[in-house]
Amino acid sequence: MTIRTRFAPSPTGYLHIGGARTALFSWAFARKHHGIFILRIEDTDVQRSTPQAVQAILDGMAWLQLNYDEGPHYQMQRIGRYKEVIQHMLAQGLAYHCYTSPEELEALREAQRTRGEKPRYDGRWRPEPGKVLPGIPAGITPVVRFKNPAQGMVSWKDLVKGVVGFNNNELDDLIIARADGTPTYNFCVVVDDWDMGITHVIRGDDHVNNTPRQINILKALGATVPLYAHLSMILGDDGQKLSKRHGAVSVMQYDESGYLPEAIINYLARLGWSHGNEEIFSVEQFCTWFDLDHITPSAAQFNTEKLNWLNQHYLKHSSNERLAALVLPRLQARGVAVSAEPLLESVMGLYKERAVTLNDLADAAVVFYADVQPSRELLESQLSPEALPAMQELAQRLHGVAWDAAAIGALIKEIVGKHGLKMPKLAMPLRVMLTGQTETPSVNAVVALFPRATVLQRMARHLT
RNA sequence: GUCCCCAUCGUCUAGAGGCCUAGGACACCGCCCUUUCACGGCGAUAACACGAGUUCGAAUCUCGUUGGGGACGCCA
Repeated sequence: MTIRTRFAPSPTGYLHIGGARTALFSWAFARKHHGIFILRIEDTDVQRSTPQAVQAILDGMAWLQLNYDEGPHYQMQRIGRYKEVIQHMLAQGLAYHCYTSPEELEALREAQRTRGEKPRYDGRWRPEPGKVLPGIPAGITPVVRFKNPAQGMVSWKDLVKGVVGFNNNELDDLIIARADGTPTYNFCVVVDDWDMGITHVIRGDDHVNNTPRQINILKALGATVPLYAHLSMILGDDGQKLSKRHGAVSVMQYDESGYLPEAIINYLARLGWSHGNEEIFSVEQFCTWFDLDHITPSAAQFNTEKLNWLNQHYLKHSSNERLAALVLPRLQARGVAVSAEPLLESVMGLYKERAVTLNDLADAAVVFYADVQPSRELLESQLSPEALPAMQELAQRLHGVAWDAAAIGALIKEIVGKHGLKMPKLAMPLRVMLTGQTETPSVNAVVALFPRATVLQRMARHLT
């Protein structure tokens, strides 16, 4: 049997980190088993769904390269099918009309809450043998409710949490079609998972309570019940629930912040799932290793430090060409025009070992393409009077030296020795004159990266 | 309130009764390397929530307690 999984976001916002992990796990599971991964947009909440949000989700998945084999399916385009099933259920006595108004419902719930009970529909319109239903009130269009089994229990073997069971008497008759005729979430999911032949529903923890209801509807319809795997939630860096204020940012925010998609994938893969002691692995590796057995049932806290470590690792192992291509637009966004000299690739090569994000790389590259002037205080603090003659000699002799890091390094060493100075005495002020910074790669490599004329010019203006 | 779920170092986790005086990774701390800052190398600190039980033996199984989370919509 072909494994079929799906990712079913509602387009009411961007693709956040938790959704991305759910998508990743569903995707990886399908890939692992050479199955089919389906994208389904659950847009039945017309009020809150937007085309922009759909696009944001598509963008996020594209960035992470979570490609889908089918879809995107849009639930709003399947309304006809849902209505057909609802009619069928009404005809079969699996569902019924309910004329209770929203106000009455609210009053009912309020009363139940004050009595310390679980708020739920009391079944007043539920038809039972021998039961006399209330008279149909005028001016009220009814909703359709599913006739949930009154006795027994529903349980399933959750692939992450183990056996989970609910007593049917805990479940009330949920609304499957609103007064305006549009179907509701729990019902659409059921019809879709059924129609699309979903074998494994991999989704967030917050759906555990929906699962027994969905199983009951599936059973009433005579459909095969899929297997369920409920992923626990991801907490913010501070251990709090992800929200707009901390961490629930769009995955595209990580792109903007300079993270590589493979770092995000690797990090997310490792959050709530493990393969022994493996920490760093490729997407391909992940797809062959991934299984549902090693998913942690408990919630996981997001840790930016570890993400940073992974991103740094992937940066270090990226080609200079790729990094240059990714950094170029970031430099342009900073208003920096990248010239041919030095080659951006070369700058990447020198700096990629020490950068955490692409933005760090862009920041580092700026000094090679835009003029920088160290503050007077900074330069004075680094350039001591006894180093001045050495610096002047260096400026002179830089005219004739072979322009590579080794030759420049040798020259600096020679001058330092000749003047009886310690290396930092010359290296530090030189750094500052060229880059305006005290923290750079080896100074000879930095010098060699600049065009000779730029070095001479930046030194000269401080040595007159 | 009711129902459901969860519980190993600060964090992510390994662990499916003896391999555990609990392993790895990030972070932190120390040392080495060093031309600054990084990188890298080496090392240290650090955890089975608590209480009963089952068993020759429990981080692993059972029950309870405590703590945390989720769900209770004509939202998804």
